[in-house]
Amino acid sequence: MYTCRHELSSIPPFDFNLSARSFLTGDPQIQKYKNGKYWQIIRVKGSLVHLSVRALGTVDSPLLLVKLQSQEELSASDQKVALDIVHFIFNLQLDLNSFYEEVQNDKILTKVVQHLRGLKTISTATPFEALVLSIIEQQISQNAAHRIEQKFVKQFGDVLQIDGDSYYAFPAPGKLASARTAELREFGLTQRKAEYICEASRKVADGTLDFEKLRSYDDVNDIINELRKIRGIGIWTAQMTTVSGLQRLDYYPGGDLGLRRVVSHYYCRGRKVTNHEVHKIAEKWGTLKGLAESYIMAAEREKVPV
DNA sequence: AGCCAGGCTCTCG
DNA sequence: CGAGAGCATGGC
Repeated sequence: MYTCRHELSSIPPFDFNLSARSFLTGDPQIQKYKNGKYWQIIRVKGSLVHLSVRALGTVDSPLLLVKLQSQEELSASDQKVALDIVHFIFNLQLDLNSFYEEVQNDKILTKVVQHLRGLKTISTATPFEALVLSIIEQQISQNAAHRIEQKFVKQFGDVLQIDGDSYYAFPAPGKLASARTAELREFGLTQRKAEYICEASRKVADGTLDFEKLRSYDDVNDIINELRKIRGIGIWTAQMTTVSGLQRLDYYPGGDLGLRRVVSHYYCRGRKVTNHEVHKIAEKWGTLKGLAESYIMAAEREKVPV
């Protein structure tokens, strides 16, 4: 077992604990934030690495302590790859200040960002992971989805033993591409969702769906439209994948029941709103509407008063 | 108990 | 075409 430690800085402001808190319900063998520490398994050039992160600095002078543990010693370039993944997961290069300035003509969002100053979006380590999770999360409640995801990752993901404990990495595309839909259904997926996941995994495994290509697109709508060509991926799933897998925060929110509920709470005193109304309201959210969406959603979770 | 939950496709009319 | 059934699970 090899261990190494690094320090990483972030563009301020960044509140690590506030940002990582969304993983409260995580499975400790897969991905978890607890008592100021976040951990998960990542893949670095085919080998599994246990990653744990905690905050050392302050919101205005953020510093992360990153610990990497693996079976084989990591070369300097492997360590660099691992740190790049940490950088990506926590969106360390995101400059929130320009976002905060942009939302100033929306009174409600202005109040929300004051409460949640330093909140950054947390991403999956890979876009593939975001895609598969979004499919699983379609329509059902978060709790139901998390239960299915946990059983799913433990069945298909690779395992790494650390100090006698087992940890699971998210399954590789090839693994899911060769799985039978019947195997996926055992974990509570519908027949349809099992098919979507197998088919999409095959496209990723054989290169038909190339996330690196999508990453290079200037217009986020091109990414979303490309994803929507895949069976099982509608507007919601494409947006979820884009925001949490590719960290594109500049799309126009729409089609999300959860967002409608929270917007109705914060903007309309609980009166139900349509997607069209959400669109009208989101016009004042500046260019990073996906980020604004995650702030509004987090406001409910963090109980920011109306 | 039964209905809904951060959808999507397919099938009818 | 547009509306609506069907899906699987957990929580209330």
